[in-house]
Amino acid sequence: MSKPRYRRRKEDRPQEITEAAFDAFADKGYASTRVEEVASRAGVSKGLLYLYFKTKEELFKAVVKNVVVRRVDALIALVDKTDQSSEAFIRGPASRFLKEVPDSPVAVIIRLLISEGPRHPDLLDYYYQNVVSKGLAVVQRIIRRGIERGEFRPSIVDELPHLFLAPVMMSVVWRSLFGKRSLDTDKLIDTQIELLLAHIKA
Amino acid sequence: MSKPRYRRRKEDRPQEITEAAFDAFADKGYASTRVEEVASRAGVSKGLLYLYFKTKEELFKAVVKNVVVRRVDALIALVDKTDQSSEAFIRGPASRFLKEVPDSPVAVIIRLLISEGPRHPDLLDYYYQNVVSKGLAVVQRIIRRGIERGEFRPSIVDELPHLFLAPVMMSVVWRSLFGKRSLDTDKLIDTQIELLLAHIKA
DNA sequence: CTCATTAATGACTCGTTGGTCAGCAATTAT
DNA sequence: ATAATTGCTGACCAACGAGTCATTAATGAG
Repeated sequence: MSKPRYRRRKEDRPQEITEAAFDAFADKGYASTRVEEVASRAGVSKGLLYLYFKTKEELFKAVVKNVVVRRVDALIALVDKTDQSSEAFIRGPASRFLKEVPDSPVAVIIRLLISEGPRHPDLLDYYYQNVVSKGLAVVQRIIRRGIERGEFRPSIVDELPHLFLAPVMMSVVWRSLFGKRSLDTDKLIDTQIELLLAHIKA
Repeated sequence: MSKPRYRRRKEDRPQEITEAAFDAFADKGYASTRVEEVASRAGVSKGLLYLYFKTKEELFKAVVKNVVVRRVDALIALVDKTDQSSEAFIRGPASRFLKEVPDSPVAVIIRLLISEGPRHPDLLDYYYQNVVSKGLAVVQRIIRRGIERGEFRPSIVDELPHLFLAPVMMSVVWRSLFGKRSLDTDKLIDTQIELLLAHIKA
């Protein structure tokens, strides 16, 4: 009547390992995280981990791909579903979404990409295709819709959707370096949005 | 008449090693750079390097401290010396200064700090004290001078000098990830400056 | 129950790298 | 010249961590 020392759970392992890896990478960064550490957090042996992921690098890629895709797609869905005015949408759901980023898993991924990206060009390509360009496109789309509806006037801003993301980026970096001290990231993002709206409103 | 195999140059070594380390870290990041590699780039043996720097970590700190201090002080000096109007100064020297950052050594340091900073809290403190807070203060100073002179009106912007730095930050990160593709960083920074000026002009 | 299958373990290897040190050779002093 | 000093070298070591594999035991089939 001894308890089994482990359960066979082929289906769940990859996801669990991926999540453990995310946590570990978030704490220590990619290079400084030992595979053993990931395995231990996932409650499995190192050997098993290597059954599901051929190398540490592949694990890294799996983590990145795993976390981000949902989020962007969520925002896109949001945009398509809404019937608010563009301005209301930007001030409401879009603003909330952006303000969440610095505390979300996305922030961790961004940090990981900055650190390790240059050594993983194919990963950067993937990320650019599936996250960055989609993200920029969706911002642009909101603005253009506003223009078509006569809410906004054409301006340089709709060629530079990056302007909406800059304070978010800054917040992510700031938080990762200095924690919450001396920068109210919500205020930064809000102010930038107000600035941009003031500039593009018809 | 054999050439000496090496020259004794106690004075110059630290600087040379520090510069070699900067280059190496810029290429490979901190964790992935071997001490041997740094020594080789500096044209010395690994043993010598350890004569001047007790550990790899200390070398890292020396690099960071070495590069950045000059720059910020340069900007501060610039501000104090000028007799231009605040607006002209922002559009001119300040703008040029900001646009240089993404291609400058500072960008490298920022990337290094994002990657390794969380494991070097004392370094982050140093950096915050000597670079970040000084940088923010100098931006704020320009704005306040403008207000005193009646060029600008008081606004939220002078509590958030970060707004001037956000597009710079974004450019640094973007460049380090995606190179020059699909983002004109000069334009991004210029546009943000115009936006801010339009908002604060009296 | 018994056997075949395979998920899972954990001890092992081996390349890598931060850090050391005994000795050497470039200077400087005498 | 010769000796004393010390900047510098390069071989070395110990730790560490990625990746392997022979073995074990949970599970499902007959």
